[in-house]
Amino acid sequence: MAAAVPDTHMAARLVDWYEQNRRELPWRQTRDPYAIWVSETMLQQTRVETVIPYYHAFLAAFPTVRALAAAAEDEVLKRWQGLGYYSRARNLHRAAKQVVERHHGVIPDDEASFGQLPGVGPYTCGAVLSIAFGKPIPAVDGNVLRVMTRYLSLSDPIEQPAVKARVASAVKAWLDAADPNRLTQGLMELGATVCVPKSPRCTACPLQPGCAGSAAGIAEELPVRLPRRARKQVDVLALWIAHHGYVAVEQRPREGLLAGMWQLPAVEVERGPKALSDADKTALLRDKLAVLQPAMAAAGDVDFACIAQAKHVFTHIDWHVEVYRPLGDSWPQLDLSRCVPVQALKDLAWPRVYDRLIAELAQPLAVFDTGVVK
DNA sequence: AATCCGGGGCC
DNA sequence: GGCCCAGGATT
Repeated sequence: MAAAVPDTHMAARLVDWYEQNRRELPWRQTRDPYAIWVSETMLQQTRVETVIPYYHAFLAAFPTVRALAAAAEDEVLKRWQGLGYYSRARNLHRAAKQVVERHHGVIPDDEASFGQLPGVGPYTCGAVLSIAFGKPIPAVDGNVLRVMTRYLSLSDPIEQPAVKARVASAVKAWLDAADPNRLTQGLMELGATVCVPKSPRCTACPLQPGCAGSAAGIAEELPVRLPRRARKQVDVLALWIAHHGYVAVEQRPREGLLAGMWQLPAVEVERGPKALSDADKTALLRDKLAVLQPAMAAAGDVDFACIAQAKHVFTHIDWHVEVYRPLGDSWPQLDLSRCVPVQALKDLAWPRVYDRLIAELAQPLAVFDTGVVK
C-alpha cells in the first residue's frame, strides 16, 4: 500500500513545523545523553510541567552518570520523592552503575547495549538514541501513538502490539528521511500541543494534508483504548507513635508498591464485602504494635484514637488511610532503633500521602507526644 | 495479553 | 469520577 504523500515530504513538513513551534524545554538545551536519558525517564507517564523542577534538582545533585552511580539509593529515591513510579529511580540508579562498570562510564549509543539497561524500554531507547545520538530509532510514546493512529486512521486498540508495530514502522520511514533528533521531538511536540486528545487543532497541523483520520472525520475518536478495570479498595491503618521527640517509622519492602519508600508503621487490608469494625481495627493495630514495640504491647491491652485520615488514589488501588495514636501516657520503653527524631523525618523518602500526613501530625507534635503532654 | 507500578491536572 | 500523561517490568 503506497503512501498518499511521500515520506520525505511529510517528514520535512514536520521538522519545519517543529523548528517554528518548539517550546524551549530544559532538556532541549543540551545534547548530553545522560541529561536526556534522565529527562526521558522522568517523563514516562508524567507531564512536562511536573518534571521540570525535578529535572533541575536531580541533575544538580547527580550531574553525571558517574555521580549517579556513586550515590546511595536512598539519596536517589529522595530526589524522586513525589514524582511517582519509584522503580524508575531504582532502575536508573542500577543502570548508571552498569554504564560505569560495563561501558567505562560512557552511555552506549547502540540499540542493543542501551536498550538492555534496566528501565530502558523501546520508547526510552528510541528517544535517547534519536535525540541525543541522531540515530533513526523510533520512539513511540502516547503522543506518537495518538498522532500516528490518526494519521494512518488505525481503529484497533493501541494496546495491541500490531498497532504499535505499524506505528513504529511508519515513524521509521520518516526517520530515514529527516533529522532524527528533530523528527522525534517534532512528533511528540505535535501530539502535546496540536494533535491533542480532545479538540485537536487539525487546521494548524503540518501533517493535515496526509492525515487519513482527519480526512475521514474520525481524528478525535482516535486512538481507541481498551477499557480499564475498577480499582481495588484497601484500608491502611497506620500508627503515630511519638515519644520525647522521636517518631516510629518503617521502610517498605524492596519490591512492590512504593518499594523502598518510608512510611508510618502500618497494616494494609484489602476491603471485603463488609467494612472493618472498630474491634477489627483495634486487633490489627495491637498485632502491629506487638511486632513493632513489644515493650509497649506487653504493658497491657492498648486502645487507639484516630487522629488523621486521608484517601489516596493510585492507578489501580484506592487507599483509605487512617492514622491511630496509642492511648496512654507512660510507656515502659520505646525501641528507638525503629524511630527517628522528628527533625530527621524530612530526610527520608516518603510517598505523597504519608508526606502530607506527617506534615499535619509533626507540626503540633507536643499534643501527641506521650512523653510531653498528659 | 493483562496486571502492576504514582501522582496530578483537567473535564 | 474518569481520562490522560515523553512507559517498563513481570506474569
